[in-house]
Amino acid sequence: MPKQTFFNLEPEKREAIIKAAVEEFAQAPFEQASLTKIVEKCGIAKGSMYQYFRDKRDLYLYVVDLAYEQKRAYVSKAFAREGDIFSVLEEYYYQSYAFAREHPLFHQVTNKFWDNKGGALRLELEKGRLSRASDFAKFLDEAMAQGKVNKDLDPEAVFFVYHAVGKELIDHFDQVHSDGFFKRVLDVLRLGLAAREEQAK
Amino acid sequence: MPKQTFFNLEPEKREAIIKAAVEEFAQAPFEQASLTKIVEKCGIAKGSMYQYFRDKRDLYLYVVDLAYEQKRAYVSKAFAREGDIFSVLEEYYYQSYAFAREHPLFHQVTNKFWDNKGGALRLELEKGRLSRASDFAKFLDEAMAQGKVNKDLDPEAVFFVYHAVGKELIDHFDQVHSDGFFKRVLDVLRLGLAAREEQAK
DNA sequence: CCATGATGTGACCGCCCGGTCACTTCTGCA
DNA sequence: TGCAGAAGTGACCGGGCGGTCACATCATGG
Repeated sequence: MPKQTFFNLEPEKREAIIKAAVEEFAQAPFEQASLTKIVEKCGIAKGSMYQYFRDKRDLYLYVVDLAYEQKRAYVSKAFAREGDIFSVLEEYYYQSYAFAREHPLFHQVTNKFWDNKGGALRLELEKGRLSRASDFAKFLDEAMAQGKVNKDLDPEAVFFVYHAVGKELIDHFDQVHSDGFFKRVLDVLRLGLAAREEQAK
Repeated sequence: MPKQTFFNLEPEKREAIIKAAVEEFAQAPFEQASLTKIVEKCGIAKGSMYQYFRDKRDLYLYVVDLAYEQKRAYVSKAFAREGDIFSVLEEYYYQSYAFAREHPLFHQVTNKFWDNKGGALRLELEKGRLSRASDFAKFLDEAMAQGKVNKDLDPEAVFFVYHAVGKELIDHFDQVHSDGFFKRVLDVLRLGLAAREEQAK
């Protein structure tokens, strides 16, 4: 968390710092990002940065928080949506895409953040995953109870699959920008690979 | 590619170098891995390393090649297997798991390699992905023609999903070591989330 | 106007990095 | 045995890093 001094700054200076930091952490993962470059980019002395943040990690986590705050504003719309689990999931992926498109730097920050498997950030990461898992599990249980979802499936495996596919989609938003592709990917998950005897459409 | 000098070395020295390099590149991604630590670990002078390899990147790509060579020896068994596409896929995931279990350092090297989205390694990475995609596409087309696989699905989306799930499984082999879990994940992909009217078992 | 505490600064510290090169040591053949 | 070329070496280079600190500057209220 930033020190109080940071919040006492004139807004435009504060935002210049944020902008420079976001650009740097979007471009390189934590370990490779350069604090020196950040202070040069926003024109403050390096010592000043340490008036505002405890260290590089402190600044980084603050930026990551900002990014996830923005992202939450998008994806939370999905859960508010009326409809079955499939339309919620479609909306979830679509909102993730909208976030990536409208806040590309934040998007890259979040991407680089959960790529970071090693290092001291692992704990924060796992915490977020669990919270998302429980959100998803609620929807899934409900849909199973209603008979909309295959009861033979292992909920843990279902979450695993959706998490993996969502992650990969988000990872490749740059390349995969066809709206229809989301739907086709979701069709694969919904219908399954094995041919269906009933009319599936 | 290493220089000729490297292959002229006595085997035990050559393997000591390989061992040290594998350990280092298993522990950290390319940019964070330290050539200095490698030469210290295997007890040769830093200058000597430059008799064997052009630079750090040359050494790294050599190690990555070794790792993928080993991995191919495992996963290629899957395609040789008799049976439908689902049993081939199961075997593929299982062999990937066996590789990770029996060659954990190589496994970590490959993992860290295709995590590397930025940097100059991207081209090599994409090449590998395309070759795997075409292998998979062959099997998929065949299975669709035989009516074993849902004809309504987009083959590109199918590959995308399987690739994503495979990647995530491989990423988490450390945590997910239950044999049954593979099967349950494959069930999700095979059957799909939507409830089936026919008896699915 | 000055005193005081908060804020701003950039030269500097120690560390580690990939890579180089003048030099030594080894090896095998004439 | 001598000698040429291959192989081995480690001190050294320039550069970048995160972080520090003695000092300069500023804002405030007595």
